[in-house]
Amino acid sequence: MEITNATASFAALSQDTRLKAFRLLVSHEPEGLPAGEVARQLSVPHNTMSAHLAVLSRAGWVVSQRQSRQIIYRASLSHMDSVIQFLLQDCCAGHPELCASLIDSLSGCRVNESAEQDNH
Amino acid sequence: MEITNATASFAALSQDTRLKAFRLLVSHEPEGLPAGEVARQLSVPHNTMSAHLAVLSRAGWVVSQRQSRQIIYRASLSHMDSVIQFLLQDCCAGHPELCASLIDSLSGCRVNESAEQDNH
DNA sequence: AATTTCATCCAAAAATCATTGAATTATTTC
DNA sequence: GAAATAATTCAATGATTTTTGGATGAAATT
Repeated sequence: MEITNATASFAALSQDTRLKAFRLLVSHEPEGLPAGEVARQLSVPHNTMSAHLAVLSRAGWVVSQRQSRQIIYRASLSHMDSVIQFLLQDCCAGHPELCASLIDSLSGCRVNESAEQDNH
Repeated sequence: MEITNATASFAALSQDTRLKAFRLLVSHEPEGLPAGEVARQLSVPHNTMSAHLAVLSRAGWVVSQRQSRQIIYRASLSHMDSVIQFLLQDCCAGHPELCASLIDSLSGCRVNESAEQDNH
């Protein structure tokens, strides 16, 4: 990821409604949500939400796909990966020892046996 | 980390000069750099840089400490950790299996034996 | 083909942010 | 204590972003 994409990515999440929308979409992975549903759940007018989703999309945080009359938005976890990599890269490159504890703390979320149990 | 701090954090890195300044400071951990030196290295007027450093500081990305006439700025790696945790948390909470590959790819930077060798 | 539904695009007003000359504060040196 | 150095604060201007009413587009239904 280049610095221009990075600033655009951070700009996209620097607005309350957009950050909430992205998080909502992350929590609805991998099915996604139609634009109108995102607007409804966040109590934002359709056209306002549409503009925000366009910003998120241009930055790469979300992808969309028309499904009949609706446009389904999904969070792009691979973009999230790229942005985090970008943040870590200088740290890793110069001083991996400084980065180690940081990366260790991220490993807290791991797929473990109990994660298989769903309440259905 | 709360959502208000998160938007402020992303806003802080959403500007070219500030993102460059932060990265410069990361690459100068743990010694840090005086404000004027950051301005000089990025070819930005002192007062402009000062305003940007204030934004980074308010958001938590950097910390400062006066040292005689200079004010030394340092990147806050723990803040970086918090922000990354914030991004990952929804992903981890709901669908750890989706997060797994993402976290694996982040583990690329690890302290290994060859990292000990410095060229001095 | 007219109507309904879901969504985006357009354009203009309001709000926020970036930049920088000049003034100010803090510290050291002579 | 005056001069020099490092940095911040102030204030004003210019630029960008956010918001939303209304128009338009795309697909389904009748």
